[in-house]
Amino acid sequence: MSVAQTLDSNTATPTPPARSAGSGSRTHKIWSNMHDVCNLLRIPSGTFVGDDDQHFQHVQFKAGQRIHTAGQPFDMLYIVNCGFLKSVMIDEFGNEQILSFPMKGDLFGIDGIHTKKYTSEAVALSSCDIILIPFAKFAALGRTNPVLETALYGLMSRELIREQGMITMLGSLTVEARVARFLVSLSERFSAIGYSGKAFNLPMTRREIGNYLGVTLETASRTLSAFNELGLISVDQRSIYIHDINALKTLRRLPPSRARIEQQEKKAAAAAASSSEFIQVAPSAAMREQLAVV
Amino acid sequence: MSVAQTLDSNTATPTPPARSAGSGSRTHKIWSNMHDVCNLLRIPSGTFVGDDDQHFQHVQFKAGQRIHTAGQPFDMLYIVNCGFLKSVMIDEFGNEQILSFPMKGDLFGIDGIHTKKYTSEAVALSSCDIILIPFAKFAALGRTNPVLETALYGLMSRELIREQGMITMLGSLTVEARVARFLVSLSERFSAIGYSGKAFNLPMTRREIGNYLGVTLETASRTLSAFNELGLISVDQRSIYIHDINALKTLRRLPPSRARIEQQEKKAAAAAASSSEFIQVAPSAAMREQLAVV
DNA sequence: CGTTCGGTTGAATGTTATCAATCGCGGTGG
DNA sequence: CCACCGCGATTGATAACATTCAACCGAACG
Repeated sequence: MSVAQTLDSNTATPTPPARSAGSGSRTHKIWSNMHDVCNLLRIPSGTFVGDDDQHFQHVQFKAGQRIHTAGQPFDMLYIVNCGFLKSVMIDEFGNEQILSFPMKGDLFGIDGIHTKKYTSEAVALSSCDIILIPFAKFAALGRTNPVLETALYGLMSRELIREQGMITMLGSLTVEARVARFLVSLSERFSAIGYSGKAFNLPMTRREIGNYLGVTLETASRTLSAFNELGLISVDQRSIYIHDINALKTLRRLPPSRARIEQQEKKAAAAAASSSEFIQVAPSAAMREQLAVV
Repeated sequence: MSVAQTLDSNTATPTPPARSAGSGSRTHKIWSNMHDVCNLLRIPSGTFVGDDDQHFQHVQFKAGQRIHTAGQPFDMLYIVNCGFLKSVMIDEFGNEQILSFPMKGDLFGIDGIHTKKYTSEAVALSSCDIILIPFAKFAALGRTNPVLETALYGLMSRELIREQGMITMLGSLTVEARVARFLVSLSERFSAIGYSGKAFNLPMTRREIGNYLGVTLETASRTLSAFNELGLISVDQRSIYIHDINALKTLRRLPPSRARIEQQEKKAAAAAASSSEFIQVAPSAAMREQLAVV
């Protein structure tokens, strides 16, 4: 049930200066070429004519470190080679809003292009290996390489669509549906990068989940517990096991709380009646039928 | 108090086929050159070397007509020359979410770049004059013209940032703050395109406002009424007059409903005591002080 | 002149935030 | 080694809030 990712504690080094290229003790500094980068980004890569002498630097970050901060001059895009991060926007009132959780293969830093300053900050949630992509260099390559240019426009457009989906989620889905969708999305992304899509550890806290989904940490926690009760998932602290991903995909809202309470009372009564019997491990199909999928 | 924009009824011609270039009776078909386009988009325009033979076609739409629909093959970007529209995303459950209200100078259709199909649809809220920008042509021009290329990346990045702001708004602001921000944003955009920022008509219905802000139409209506009560704005149907834009800018939440009710009772009592007196036209400063700006 | 649509408002209901208490784990320091 | 934090997570009780259902009004349109 446990999973590949090992998370450093978030308590270490709250906010060290960013971009310290050769900082760590053993800096397994690596360089990636264009081919690696295209593979990571899932760009057709195709035939790069003689551009293979282009190299891009890797940098390591520990949990809690910032890759870039809001307002910092923009010159780089970043690609995650491994590890987990959060991208956070801070509005004029100081409200923090998590915009995404970049992981392997994800590009971030795009928001800096317009004003030449990053408008968000990126923070490592675990140990991370990040590839630096100087934007000017990348754009120049695109000018002579139509495939790359198209890919770059496509990546920006894709990010735009992702955010539109985020807006739609926040604007029109119930909390349950948002949490369900969040789990499905994580599952699919883990699968895509070679981890298990059924059993994984959450790289983020309940507070971060809640912030991302536009609710409080308590509501996020309760919703996960509710899914657990219904047998859709098993959750224990950070570890998740997904039992019924289809239910999560189609879930729109949980049965009204009154019905849920009655359901629980029934369960409690049944448990009391047969007190010496097995604990119900896998929840009944009947309970799952309670899901409204209107 | 009424304003320049005149709105056609939304009832006319629900969904006629899009892109009928020479449809209307008097087709005031115009062509724009690169210079006009750059002015509209607020691109430095600068010195376009001999590219001034590039021309872009205008098309007119009436209220209710679609400019493009979700799933339609992508080949164009669109720039609003005049009129008001809404951009709507429809998710897999059929939920509609309004993503933006494009108006003069705004670019839309960017979401089609990635998958070569539009993922959203754009609908005219009033009579509109739209400029067609073939994306391939624009990208090709960018390849030989660094200023234009930078501008195009910048526009996409700007749109990304706008949507991030939208996410932050939906995720972390109260309903009151969202409506306030919506009004401020409209005001600033109207000012930017030469209309009054204090007195204007809303181009959209309460339902559309509510949808955009992630609440029901009733809540949107009530919130506008509350602002009216507090004297921040005057609202009557579609017409808006902004009395205190600073209050709207800094507003985070209204006083708790109990305090508001007591306030109203006080007002009612005062009105009853001096029943034959003037109706209180401009609300008291005391009432406005009730705004929590923590 | 009736019908439809957009808008407003009230009352009841359901949902979420807030406040608070508890638990368990991992680290630190005595 | 163990006691003692501090933090993340869970859960309960209450208050605040938004939605829903419903009624009503007025303007636009056929």
